[in-house]
Amino acid sequence: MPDAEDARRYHHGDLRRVLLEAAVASIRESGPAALSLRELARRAGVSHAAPAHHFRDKRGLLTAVATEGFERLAATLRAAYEATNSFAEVGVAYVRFAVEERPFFDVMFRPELYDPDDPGIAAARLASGAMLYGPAATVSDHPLEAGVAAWSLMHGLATLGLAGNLPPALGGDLEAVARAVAGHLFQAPRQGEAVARPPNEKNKKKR
Amino acid sequence: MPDAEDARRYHHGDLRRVLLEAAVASIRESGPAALSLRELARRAGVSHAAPAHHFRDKRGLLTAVATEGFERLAATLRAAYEATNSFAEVGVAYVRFAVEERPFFDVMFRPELYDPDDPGIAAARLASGAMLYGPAATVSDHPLEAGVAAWSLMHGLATLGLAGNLPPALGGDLEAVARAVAGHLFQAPRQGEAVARPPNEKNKKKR
DNA sequence: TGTCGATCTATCCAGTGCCAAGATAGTAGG
DNA sequence: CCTACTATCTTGGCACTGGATAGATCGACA
Repeated sequence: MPDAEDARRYHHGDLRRVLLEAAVASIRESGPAALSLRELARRAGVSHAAPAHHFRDKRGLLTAVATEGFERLAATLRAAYEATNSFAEVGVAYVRFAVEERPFFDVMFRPELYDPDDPGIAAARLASGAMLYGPAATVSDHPLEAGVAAWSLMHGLATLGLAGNLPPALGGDLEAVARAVAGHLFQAPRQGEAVARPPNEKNKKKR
Repeated sequence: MPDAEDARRYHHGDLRRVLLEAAVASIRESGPAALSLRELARRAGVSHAAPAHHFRDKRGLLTAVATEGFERLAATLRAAYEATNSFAEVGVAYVRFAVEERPFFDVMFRPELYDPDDPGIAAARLASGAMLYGPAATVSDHPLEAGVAAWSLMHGLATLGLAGNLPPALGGDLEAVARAVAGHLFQAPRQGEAVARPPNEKNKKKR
């Protein structure tokens, strides 16, 4: 009995997969707003109406992208927590995900781009949520609030950084900044040294 | 002073202002992606090519929106700091701005929508930045890092909240959540015993 | 009064998403 | 084998968009 995915290859091969990958590539290059179904079809060498058969419409395509994104994020966070057992490192992994898997990240948190009520998305989303709020219980007796705080911090850092809104003095390594900034949560940094700084940071402000 | 009936005159009078306000209204209703120059022109009762004369193109219009947004944000933050002298309250004001002036907020931090190198924007942006990093010096001896941390926290909270990504258990009052969450940065502010929680928060002792 | 620049209009073009109808290719059943 | 059947894909069309160009109109000023 043929695999469910394999059943998809009739004429083209695996159009659905190809389109998805092309979509991610296009988003990586020019963002979700510039995505064009017809352009994707051209890249894949099919007619402009072919994609509509696999994804109902543009929303459908982006819904698929977001779903895969949430699945990948959940896996990434889980792996980070299991490897380090550190709540802070989960946050760092979140930022790294945003940078490396930017096309997914750019779609996932803009529900107006896709269908947030899609059943597939709800599940994937929940899995991510669990990895965000679960470890929070280890650092605070208000896990919900602590989770939201940590999530907000890392999410804000990632979005500001990706959009180029952070001061250049921080250096380009978002992950390092994330690690430094994470130290400010739930405990005041020991004044003095304590917090890691970008290595080439030269301008000590002396304040 | 021009009468409302005069909107049909050949020379509209203050088309630029009218278009800007219509744009903000449209973004408030359906987001920046759905904004249509032609729709704006229709609302203003002019031809679809008229807007191009005041704003070069769509980017130009959104650049103007972002500029006004940064100016408003700077004023808001400054007012908050002067009124309370509290770094945390600046953060709360940031979140309130995001909620109340959402159309601006939705454009300001998406540089791909406008022209980030516009000279007008650079100035307005700088003014906002000063209000973000200045007060940070009062709570940490690493003002840049502290500023980024606080900014990230509040920005993340605002974007997650606006996009509907926060757990419903927090209640709908983003400003209250902001105040609660701010307590997790740099130690809780001295005035608070414990962290302020949304007033109707019922689930005490959940675990 | 006549000129001139700023403002607005009338057309046109390329591109988009989506829809409907038809063509094609694999699969299953007689 | 050959005929339905269905998923896949193509063709063509519609309404809309942003942008460019050329012309019309207005207001101000010499």
